[in-house]
Amino acid sequence: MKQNNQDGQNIGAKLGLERPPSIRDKKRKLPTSEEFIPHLAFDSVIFGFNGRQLKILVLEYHNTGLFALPGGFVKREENLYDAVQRSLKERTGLDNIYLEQFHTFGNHARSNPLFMRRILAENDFEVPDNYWLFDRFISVAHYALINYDEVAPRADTLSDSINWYSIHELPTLMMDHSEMVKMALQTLKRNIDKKLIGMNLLPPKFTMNQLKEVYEAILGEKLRRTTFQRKMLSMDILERHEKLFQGKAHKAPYLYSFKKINALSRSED
Amino acid sequence: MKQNNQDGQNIGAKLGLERPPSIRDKKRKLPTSEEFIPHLAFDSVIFGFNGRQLKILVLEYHNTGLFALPGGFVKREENLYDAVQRSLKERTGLDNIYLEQFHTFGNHARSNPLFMRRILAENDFEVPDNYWLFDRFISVAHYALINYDEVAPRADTLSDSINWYSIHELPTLMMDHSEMVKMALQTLKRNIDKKLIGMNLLPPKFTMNQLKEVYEAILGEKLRRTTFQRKMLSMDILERHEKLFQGKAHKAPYLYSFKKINALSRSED
DNA sequence: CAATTATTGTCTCAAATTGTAACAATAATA
DNA sequence: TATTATTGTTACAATTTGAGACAATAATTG
Repeated sequence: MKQNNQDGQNIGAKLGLERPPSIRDKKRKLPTSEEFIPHLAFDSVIFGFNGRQLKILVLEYHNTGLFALPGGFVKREENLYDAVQRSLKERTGLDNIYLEQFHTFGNHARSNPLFMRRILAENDFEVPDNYWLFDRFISVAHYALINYDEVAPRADTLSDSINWYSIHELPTLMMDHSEMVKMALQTLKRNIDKKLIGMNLLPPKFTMNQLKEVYEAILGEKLRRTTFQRKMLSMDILERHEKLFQGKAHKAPYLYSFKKINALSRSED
Repeated sequence: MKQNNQDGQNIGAKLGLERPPSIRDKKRKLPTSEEFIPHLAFDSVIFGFNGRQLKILVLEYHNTGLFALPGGFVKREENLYDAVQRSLKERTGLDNIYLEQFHTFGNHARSNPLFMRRILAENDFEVPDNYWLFDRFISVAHYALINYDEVAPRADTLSDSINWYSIHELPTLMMDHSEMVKMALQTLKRNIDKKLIGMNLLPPKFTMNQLKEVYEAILGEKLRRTTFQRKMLSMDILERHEKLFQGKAHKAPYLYSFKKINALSRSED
């Protein structure tokens, strides 16, 4: 696992720019403070489950060795929630991602213009000394749950890569992003029984064992098979479908799906 | 209970100004966008328990019939958490209030400059047409828990009054402040077993029955006396003190306090 | 094609937790 | 001194959860 222990600032994803034909093209344009609300950012902890481990998407910035969460800025007339969805679509290609805000990071000390300057410099951007991204920012942190198999993550202008990392093998993230991941996980654990989290991390049909493995990955502990099954079935949220024949020398498990709940819409705020 | 159903915008508390000698003094100065971070506000749902009901502090703005939550703005170099504490001290006189952020309201539609203009006009303020408080604001909503008996709430420049209202008899609050109260209560309910909420709403020593009444007020339902007592005692968080002789013709209850937990500090973010 | 293997779904019983009521203790009053 | 209202605790029932047993069953093996 790659590691780094330097500091910097999450830019590429926040700019909301797509990767240009040439990474060295100096004509790319930066966002302006007229388009975006100053001092306000968001960051996303995007969770996926690969069948065994809980993973999150992490960006690596070009030439800096800096790792960061995907994030972005809110347009002047855009809802916060819509801004995060827009950014998630840019990184994952997916619409209508399950999304929940969990904390707003508002310490003054979290902002440091030196990191931002370095990233822009390494990417050959030239900006005025009072460029708005050098100001203090507060960040509304969100977590998102997506189906690992459906996604082809895309890096942004300033990033060399965007990749899945196991939550137990993360590189050192810059600024307060490690704390964000920690708090996102805590929130996920607290919500696991209330919010049908499995629904968003699994394909539409899944076995009881797959569901149990999602719970185990989030809670970080083994669960008892029989107790888990009894509990899930008694909640009356699952629909049983045909069996899944895996070609294994034993009884085939049933496939389940989550029942459609009435109006699970996200109007937001 | 006074009611109103108009809209407006929370200003007085946000200005962080103290009530001047004359409410009609036209020389009061307004905050500038140089001092505060633009587009960023906070609002506080301040809970107290009067022995029977859960109550919150609500401001009424001068000459407008508008009711709002206390709120404010963050100074350029101030931590978000410190800004909220500063505002809480101005309204309650108390330091070091138990405080928790629960949601950031970021919809574009929540901001409407007309309400702000009206409140300033009714208070005889004259400001330029592009005054920064007419811009869009996002608000980081917090809830605070205080000891009802210790507080002498103080209104601000633009408010006629600040008063306790039972959560079941609230006036119509402007903007999205009713939604904030609703969400604060939901969060309080979810946290009641994890965060020792009673500690902050009661005096240092209290009877088991008082503690039970706090729980009942928050949860909105009656609890069984014996089960509640058994549960609280088994948690090993209470210290038993002398009896409280109330002069009533029956056995006197013990007084309890919460045990000191190691390092319950609030560094924040 | 019968025996074997590994896993699944369900059931049973034990253990722990919670619900409900009973009861003795007791502070003030009649 | 008896009465009243509430408290603290205990006892037992009901419910939930823990832990294991067991039959069912796909595929493989001999």
